[in-house]
Amino acid sequence: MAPFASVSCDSMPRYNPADIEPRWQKHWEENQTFKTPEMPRGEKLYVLDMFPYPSGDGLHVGHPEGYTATDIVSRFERMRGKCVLHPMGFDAFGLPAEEHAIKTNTPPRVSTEKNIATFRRQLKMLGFSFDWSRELATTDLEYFRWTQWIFLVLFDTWFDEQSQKGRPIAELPIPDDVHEQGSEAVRRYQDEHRLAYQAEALVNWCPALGTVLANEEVVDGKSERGGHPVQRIPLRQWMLRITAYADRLERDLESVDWSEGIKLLQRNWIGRSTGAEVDFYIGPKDEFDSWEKQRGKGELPKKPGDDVLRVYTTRPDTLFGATYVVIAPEHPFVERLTTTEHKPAVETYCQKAAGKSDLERTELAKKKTGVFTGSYAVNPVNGKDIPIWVADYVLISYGTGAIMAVPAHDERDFEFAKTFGLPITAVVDPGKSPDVDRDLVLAGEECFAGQGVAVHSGSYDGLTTAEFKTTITDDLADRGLGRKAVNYKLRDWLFSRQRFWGEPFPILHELDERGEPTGLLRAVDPQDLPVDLPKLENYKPHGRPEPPLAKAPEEWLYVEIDGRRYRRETNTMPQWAGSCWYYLRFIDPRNDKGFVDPAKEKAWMPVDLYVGGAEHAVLHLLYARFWHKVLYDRGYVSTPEPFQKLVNQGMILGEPQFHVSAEAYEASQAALAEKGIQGVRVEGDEGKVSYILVNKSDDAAETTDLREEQIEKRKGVTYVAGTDIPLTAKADKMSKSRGNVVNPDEVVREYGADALRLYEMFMGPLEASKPWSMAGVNGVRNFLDRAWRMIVDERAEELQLHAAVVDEAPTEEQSRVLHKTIQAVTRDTAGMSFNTAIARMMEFVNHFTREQTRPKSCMSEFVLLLSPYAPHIAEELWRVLGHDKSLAYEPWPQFDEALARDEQVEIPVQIKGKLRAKILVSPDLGKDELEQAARSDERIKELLADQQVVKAIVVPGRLVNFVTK
RNA sequence: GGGGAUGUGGCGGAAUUGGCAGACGCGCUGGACUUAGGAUCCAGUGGGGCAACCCGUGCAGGUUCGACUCCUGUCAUCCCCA
Repeated sequence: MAPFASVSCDSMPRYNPADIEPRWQKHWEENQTFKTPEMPRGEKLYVLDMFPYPSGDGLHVGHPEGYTATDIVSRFERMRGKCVLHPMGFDAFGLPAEEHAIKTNTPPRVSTEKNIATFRRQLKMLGFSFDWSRELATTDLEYFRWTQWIFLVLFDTWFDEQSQKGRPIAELPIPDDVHEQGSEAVRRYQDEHRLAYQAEALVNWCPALGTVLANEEVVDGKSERGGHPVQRIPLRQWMLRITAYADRLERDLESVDWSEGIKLLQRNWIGRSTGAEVDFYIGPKDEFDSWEKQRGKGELPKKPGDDVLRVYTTRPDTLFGATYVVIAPEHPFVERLTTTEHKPAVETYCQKAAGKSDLERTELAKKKTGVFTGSYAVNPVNGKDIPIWVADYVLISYGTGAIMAVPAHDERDFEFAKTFGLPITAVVDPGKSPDVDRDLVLAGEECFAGQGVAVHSGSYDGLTTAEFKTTITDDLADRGLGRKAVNYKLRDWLFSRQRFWGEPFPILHELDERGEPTGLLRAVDPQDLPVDLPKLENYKPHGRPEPPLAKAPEEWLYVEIDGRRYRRETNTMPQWAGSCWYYLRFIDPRNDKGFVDPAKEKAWMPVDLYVGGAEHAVLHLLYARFWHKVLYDRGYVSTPEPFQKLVNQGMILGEPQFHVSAEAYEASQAALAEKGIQGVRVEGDEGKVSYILVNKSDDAAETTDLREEQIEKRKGVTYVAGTDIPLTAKADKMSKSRGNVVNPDEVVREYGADALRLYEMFMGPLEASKPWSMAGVNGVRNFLDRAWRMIVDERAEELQLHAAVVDEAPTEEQSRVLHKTIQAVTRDTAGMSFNTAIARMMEFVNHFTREQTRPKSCMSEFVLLLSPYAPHIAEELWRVLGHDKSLAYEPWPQFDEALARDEQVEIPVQIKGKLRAKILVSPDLGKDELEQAARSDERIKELLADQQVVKAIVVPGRLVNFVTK
């Protein structure tokens, strides 16, 4: 470690973060203080933040919250001797850069790099102890080379159901009949089984904009920009077979240290349900008997034939109540099942359904729509003919895209049946319960979706729902009509985007002599990676539902290998791709032989602490875990799970602002305008409109919140001063429109980085969402000022120690305060209760600023405690205290429990649970002595004089409670 | 509609997990110093009452010697899903 000569020292005895902070940041950088060794020395700790998307707006105050938390943990654990890996990077592919490119016709790389530079500057300004030599961006050629490589691993892997494991495609058993058809058939068979495969999927195509939109760009069936109608059209897409891993993704949640809430969120997203697949016969009527006989001989066929409609149900026990069947508008059988008579209606209906999102279609509150196909299916349990309908509340992507409708016991089916006058047969008796009207249910006039006892179900009558389910599933399986099935809400991951600014797929499409695709695929040789993005003339959409890369120059688009022509895949990967494995690359960021060196991976993985926003609780974490498991199966990583402990930071809301209801605002707009007050319209959920009151200013974009003298309180209600306009104070999410965005640059300029860090940690628990308060920042800044003055003589000309700071041994009391502080700060920091740790340090400063002599040893220990939280001021004070190297690797202070012990403690004495006195006693007084001490207290003696003590509860060191009669 | 989280002074929040409710900070009140760089220092600050005391952790019950903490119901706010 370099001596302090490199740190310039001007004589400025006042606490001046603008001077101290950049100086120490430079020192750390020049001395590579936080550079992590390639391989851990001693016990390792991998502390990771969710890396940011570098938007054009720069850092938001929400970012430093999580980053400060991990920085505190990193600095703390370094001092406790751990070898800490704490990297940072940028998730830089994505839509905004591309939109900027379209608008200005500049390559996205240019704006992306500019944004990254801003983010990097802001992050460095906050003094985080990242190992910046490991910085990466997902858009770096040398990074996405390996993203493409991992895609090829997915492409080269199939999922073996038997062993529940991903295996090389070369090991996929090929059925004989496929073999006989030749090598092309084999290749197609393999392609069907890869974890990365192609399928027709619905995309949001907006003809008016001439582009395909992401789901988040579509609102209510219209484009977010411009409000143009959006159609859902099928397009060839890349899919990742995440459903194959659904079971393991769910099961392995047990092994990680995440909050139950997040685990539940993931479980719900995976949405595992168990039920049954059942075949409903739809073939010619006169062949039913022979069909049934045929089926009875064997198992349920793997793929349903043309003569049956296969449905998935979680309630096979209600099969006797199935009075009709519904198929999704996209179901392949729709056309075949529709009779001539119903054709026009069905066609119109299906077209309309294509314009709706899944959410609109399944919305419970919405009126159910549908059309009859004219065909019937046979209910396998009672042989009855039941009508087949097409309705958009059934989704093609869930289960088999067809359901048996049991209106008596499913809300949606019930509503549908009511609307279209279909029969309702109750088959579950809910029994006596205050919550349901049993008679109405049994009469088919009310829906009951719960469990009960079977009725009208032939020989199954009397079985409970659970018994019935297993019995009938077995019976159906015996008859070859059904089988037990597990279903997931989770669907295969639609992995391609019709965008420019993403990773190109390393895939080539084979062309025939005429230049038409043969449908056969070829992976780019790993030697030839990366496949870089081409240069485009312009980035504007070209008006076809094809990706922008389709208009790349020929030299890029077409490839010839061994005399065969190929066309490159023109879709790009979604933004999630790069964030799926960045934590692995941080371990070995400059490796050009592999995505990570196996020995380093083994040494550093798993991530011990992962901190980020709850908005990524589902998708990012699920996708990353999925990739990780594939890499694990293929032997490229050593742990089944990537993130051992996960903490979600809460959201930082804006300063509370005053809201007024829409009615009140409209009525008083003129009166408010006279006072220079205007309203900012904000729309809450369910369209609830309110207005935020702000002061107008000359610059229309700059408004200020109401000042204290502009409001008044009467009888607990807040009004605009001098009016009867009622106000409510509310803290909202920060947004430009609300004018409540806090800029970290300004906070650092006004209060310093240490104050910002400390404030964000002091606000409240990390996981809670909490409102910003500039007054609060000022409060912690005050604390830093006081800590400074406790050690530094502010009135001297030169930077020197305060006269009270002396080289003396601490008094018994000083020593006790110190050891108590070390104990509490250590415990709270380790437990990530940063707010209470800071409170304890404040108490320390409050105590020692009152002391006439402040032992240097106590001051030094305190500075070490403070250093993870406010590293710049701590380094500066450490130097003032006479130390000559950075405190970053000083051993963390130790406490002595005996020294932290109070000599006397105050014990509350209660009578019948009411506090009546307090007594001062030694903390290790035994039960009997404590009771005696309580009884001999004057006040207690008096109060107990005329009462009979029934029982005395004595908790040593805690309290005494006399129960009297 | 389902799931989850939260509800404590004027405000942000503490409370060793069933043991003195309100640590710490902001704000406010009073005082000291007569001071400009976020002034500093001291004292006070949940409500009521002169007092002894009484009331207080969204609301209503319950368990317990004792409940912010556990149980039942209920209301409100926020988040996620449909």
